[in-house]
Amino acid sequence: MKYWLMKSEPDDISIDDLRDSPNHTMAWQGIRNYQARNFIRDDITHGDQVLFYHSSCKVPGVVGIATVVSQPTLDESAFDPQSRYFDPKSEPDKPRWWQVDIQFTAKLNQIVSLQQLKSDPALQDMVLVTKGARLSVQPVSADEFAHIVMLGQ
DNA sequence: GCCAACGTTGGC
DNA sequence: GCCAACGTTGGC
Repeated sequence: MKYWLMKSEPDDISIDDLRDSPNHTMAWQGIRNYQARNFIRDDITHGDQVLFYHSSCKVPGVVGIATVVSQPTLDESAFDPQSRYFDPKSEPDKPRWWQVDIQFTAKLNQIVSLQQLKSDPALQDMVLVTKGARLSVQPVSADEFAHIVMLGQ
């Protein structure tokens, strides 16, 4: 099993939105970054665990846990001119973008803020706290995952 | 809202 | 294939 961190702007899609979705499940669409796409297409599998991260908000940080509940599939929103995620360069016979379904697992009792993540010696190797850190889908180690869940209790 | 850091595009 | 211009991300 692998572990991931996925970012979302809570004004757009929050952990509560995920929890309140049918079957507590959402198609994670709209990834439009190649590195993140590669993780989704090539590495994520059904059953992987996800740290749900709120970005671009008052207190950015990890707020919950989700589970990957599908294999990677084509992101059809890229083909839909009505969609906000429409990408005219992704054509059905030459698809560019991929998605998975994720299901709400739990909210952390308390947010593990970016500030906390940055200052924790156990988490200095996290992708999130290194370099640009702009990846919206990024790998997390089993130790990092367990540590963050512990901090959120 | 600012802006640094990063990614993408497209002319050459 | 280089790189300048532009767009986006996301913390602050």
